[in-house]
Amino acid sequence: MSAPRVKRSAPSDKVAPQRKSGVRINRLHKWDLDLNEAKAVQRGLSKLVRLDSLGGEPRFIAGADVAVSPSGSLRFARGRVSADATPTRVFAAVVVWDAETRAVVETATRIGETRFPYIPGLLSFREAPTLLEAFSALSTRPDAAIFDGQGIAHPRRFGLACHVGLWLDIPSVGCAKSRLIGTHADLPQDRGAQVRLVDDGEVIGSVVRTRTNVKPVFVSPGHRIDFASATRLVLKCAARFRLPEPTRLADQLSKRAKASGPHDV
DNA sequence: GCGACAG
DNA sequence: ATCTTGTCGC
Repeated sequence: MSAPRVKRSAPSDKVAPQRKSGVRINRLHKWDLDLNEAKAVQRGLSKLVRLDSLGGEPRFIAGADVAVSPSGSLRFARGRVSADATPTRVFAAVVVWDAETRAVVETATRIGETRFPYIPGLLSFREAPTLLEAFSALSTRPDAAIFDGQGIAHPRRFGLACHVGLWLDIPSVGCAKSRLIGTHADLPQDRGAQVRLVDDGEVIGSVVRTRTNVKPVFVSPGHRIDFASATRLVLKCAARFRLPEPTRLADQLSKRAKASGPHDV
């Protein structure tokens, strides 16, 4: 009857597209799209974003950031994006940080290239591909990830943090250094102060002061996390500097990768 | 038509 | 984002 339980080899902790919390991405859309196709993809995938409350405190936090080589000129032609003639180098870095010991657990960098220009609102189509490759290089699966960009605080409620978070089906948070959309009230100068970021009558994130007398950051849920948890996580990781430790370290790593070796692609 | 506009 | 030196402030 009960056949000896074949001890299922622990599924590699490799970070790869998952299918949890009922979210499923049956077909991975391509990244080489034109302006309207990209927006359509965002509108469609935004419906899969879930602002669940994560169970328990995340311990291993991944920080992700990208450094790019100077991009050429972008141009549009009949609604299509005619990217630079010469692809832009993309140096993606991911740093897994242990919130308990406050130490780096693992890092991964990946060099790629893109012809998709930077267009406000379509950042993920330029950075996500290489970023996903970096995540795939990790041997451990982070409990959550913080991105250097917006989550749902986006025109179509689908910023970089949502895109990558949904793709990897991992709790994700968007922590941008500046505003993309939305309005908010002034906030106190004290660390920890926060006000809601609103767009079209709905709350899309929060403006958070991580350091006294320092410009605030824009926090918004990416996927599988609620507003309160997102803000809490950012404040927890950003106790010393303006940016959360994971993304701050990823920022340094990506820039080092760019400076030390624009080698293989 | 004129601004605004993550990185 | 990237190009860049020194400099004012906590």
